[in-house]
Amino acid sequence: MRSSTRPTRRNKPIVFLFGPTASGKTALVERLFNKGYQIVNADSVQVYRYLDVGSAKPSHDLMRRIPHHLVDILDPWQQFSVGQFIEKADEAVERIWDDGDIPLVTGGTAYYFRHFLYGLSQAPKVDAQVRSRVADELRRTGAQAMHGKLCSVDPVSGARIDVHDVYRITRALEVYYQSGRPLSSFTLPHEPRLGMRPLILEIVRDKEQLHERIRQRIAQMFADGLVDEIRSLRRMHASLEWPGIGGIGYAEFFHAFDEGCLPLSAIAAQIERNTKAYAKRQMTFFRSFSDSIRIDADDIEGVRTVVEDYLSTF
RNA sequence: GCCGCUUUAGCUCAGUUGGUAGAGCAAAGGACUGAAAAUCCUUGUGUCCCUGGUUCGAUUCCUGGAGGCGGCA
Repeated sequence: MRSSTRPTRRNKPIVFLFGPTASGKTALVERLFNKGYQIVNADSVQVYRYLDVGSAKPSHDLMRRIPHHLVDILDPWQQFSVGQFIEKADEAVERIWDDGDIPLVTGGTAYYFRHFLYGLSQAPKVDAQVRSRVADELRRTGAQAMHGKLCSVDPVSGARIDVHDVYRITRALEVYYQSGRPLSSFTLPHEPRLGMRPLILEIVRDKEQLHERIRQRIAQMFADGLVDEIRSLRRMHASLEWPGIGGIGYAEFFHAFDEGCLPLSAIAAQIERNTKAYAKRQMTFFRSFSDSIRIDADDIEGVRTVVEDYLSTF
């Protein structure tokens, strides 16, 4: 087994850098982590090829100067998941240590951080057959009935998951059909995997400032050719069915096409709203990380000091 | 200038056969067990444009006025 031969991570430095969209992670990377570090991308959209402008992917220039892992590894119609993220991030991290560098895990997907650090539950992977069976059942009987069913086979999950949360009801039932066990019987680990001892940095910014940066970023995306990117995606027959197209900055366009096109200004306004709401969710999620160090986005020296202190413990 | 429509939550609009009002979006907070830029939960006092009248009581009916939109001139 691979995991048994893998060395413990207790004595290897690894830095997590989290911040909501547009908080300035990339700028920090350029300023502070440009030598001796390699980036492990923890952003669920930047893993996709062709989604460059709308996902605010790092520039080619930056990626040439600092090695990036888990960027452009999938086509936008391919499904990705936390499980795959952990697997690939583990490989990348090992390679980076082998190079004698320090891995810097950074991106906006808090869910990936959480599970990369603590690991997944033992719940099984669900195969395509089971998934389509559950999808069919949902279509036939509706969310209410599915929730009722969940309550009878897995009362704990049934109580925890709201009737309207189709996404989670589906997953919980899939696990039940796949394994014959309730999802809630698989417990979630709460200790860092493999004795990992990361430095977890969360960069913070006050809301006004963040919102202003979001506005600027979206204007910049349009200036950088977001519309052209959408056009070429349409030429590839992209649609909302593609996992990558669910991302903010893409989905809005494809919804607009379905509704017979909205003016660009309306689409831009939607992107702005959705981005702000997303940033808020990111911050809420990340607040639940107990051992993170929160530090002001502009406090470069503060970050430098924290990192040096951390590295000196190895 | 005349005629019609319109003015209700930050925005778009419901509604009250007269008993001071509610949706969506936004906003604020929260959740998060292999799709997570996803998915979901909680939170709604606002001179119901102003004025006068009718009425026990008007945002709702009537008078007058103001703003907006459309048509005719």
